[in-house]
Amino acid sequence: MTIRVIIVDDQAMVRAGFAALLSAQSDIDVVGEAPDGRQGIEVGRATRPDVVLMDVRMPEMDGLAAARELLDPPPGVVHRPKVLMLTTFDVDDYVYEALRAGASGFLLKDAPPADLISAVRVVAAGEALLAPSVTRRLIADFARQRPAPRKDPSLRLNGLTPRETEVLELIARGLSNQEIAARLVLAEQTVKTHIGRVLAKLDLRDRAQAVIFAYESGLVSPGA
Amino acid sequence: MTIRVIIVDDQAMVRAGFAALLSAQSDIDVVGEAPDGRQGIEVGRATRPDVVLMDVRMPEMDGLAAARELLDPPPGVVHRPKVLMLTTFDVDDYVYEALRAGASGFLLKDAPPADLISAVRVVAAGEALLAPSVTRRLIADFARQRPAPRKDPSLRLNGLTPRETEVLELIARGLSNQEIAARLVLAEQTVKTHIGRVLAKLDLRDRAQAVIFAYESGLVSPGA
DNA sequence: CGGGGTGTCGTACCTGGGTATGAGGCCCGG
DNA sequence: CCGGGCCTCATACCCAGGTACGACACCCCG
Repeated sequence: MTIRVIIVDDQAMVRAGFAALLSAQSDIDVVGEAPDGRQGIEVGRATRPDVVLMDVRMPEMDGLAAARELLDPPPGVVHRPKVLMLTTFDVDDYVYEALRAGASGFLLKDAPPADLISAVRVVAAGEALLAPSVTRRLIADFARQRPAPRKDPSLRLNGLTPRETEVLELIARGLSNQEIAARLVLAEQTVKTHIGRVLAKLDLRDRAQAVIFAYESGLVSPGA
Repeated sequence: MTIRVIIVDDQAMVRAGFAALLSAQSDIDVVGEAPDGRQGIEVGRATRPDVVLMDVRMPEMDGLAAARELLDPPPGVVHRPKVLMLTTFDVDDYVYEALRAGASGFLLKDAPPADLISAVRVVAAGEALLAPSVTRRLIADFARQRPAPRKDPSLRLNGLTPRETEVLELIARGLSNQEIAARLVLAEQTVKTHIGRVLAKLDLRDRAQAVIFAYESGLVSPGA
């Protein structure tokens, strides 16, 4: 199975270069090109590539918007290519936007040609790949935001019994004591007892603070 | 400047293989080896390498603990090598632990030899590099946790007046009505009025649900 | 100028939620 | 078999928080 690729970049020379480079590979076919995001989407819909090489900065419609459109297509469109973002300059803030949108990778154009080729293969295989500098930033970001599942709360979470944890989670879902009791088939007073212990153990004042704790400790997460 | 590397792995053959591979590079010197984490730390302190290749699973002291020790040394030890984690099997949960601890990379041992070599160079340069499957997971994780500031609630948030939003945020920080009143220099009753309106507008029952809304809408975020 | 939105506060009421104390049953490990 | 942790529930008390109704002062816009 050859890998079907399209190249979206506003510079014709860049497109030609990449196309030549990739076409030379026996397992890669360049099946289309486009000079801006809008046309990139059209070509993407028409040729149904496995991988889209997408420049970030482009006239008409930037790579980010185009990537979003391809990765989260309107109803009726079933094709969902992998998107590999490319940028000339060092990592701009678009990186995070692109990754959020579901891009499979992010490379600098000054990377060795071999990297681009292997990146296409990696992405086509469903894996992901980033430029080293991007990787570093992502890791740093990752480590910064979760310096060990909150040493503070999370460790203290271990002090909770299973039942208490269960109750805490329901609190964090917005249930009243009555509803929790019903859900767990308990007397309301029992729920109160559990909550009392949770608040005491975690040094919290009320259920509102308990909700905060649940989110901060990762017991529950936004969007879950 | 040659890159000084040590190899920590419990399998002698693996060490020998990597050493041979890396030593063949003119810009890389293998200056030490160790069969377990404990000795790895000793060798690391003694030889002061630029990069430590560290197997994850090892007897005596696993790679994770050893990496942590090297990356966050006790007072008095100034040397801080880069750590590149290696694992035989597919990505275990240790990945996140390693990245949190400050590792610069994570590779599978079945990666092409060229990858290992370039990885060492990348890491030595202060950048980072991950196995594609790890990258994919990290990106997925990243995208999952910040799927672009919530559209739904966020829109409803627009129905709130500035003051109401302000009060909501303080609720989400765990403050009591009294504390909010003090903070905003208001009568407690005024705070209650605002809260009442917030709850009505957002169709919430109590401040606990308000906290949930604040997190889900992105008004406040974990770790912020 | 008149009205609507916002912000402020008062009085009054009621209940859900948190606290205190005690107690019975279950199960595990020493 | 006994002690301790966990889960369960009851009775009783108190108050922060939420609701209802009304009021006054701005400010801006039609």
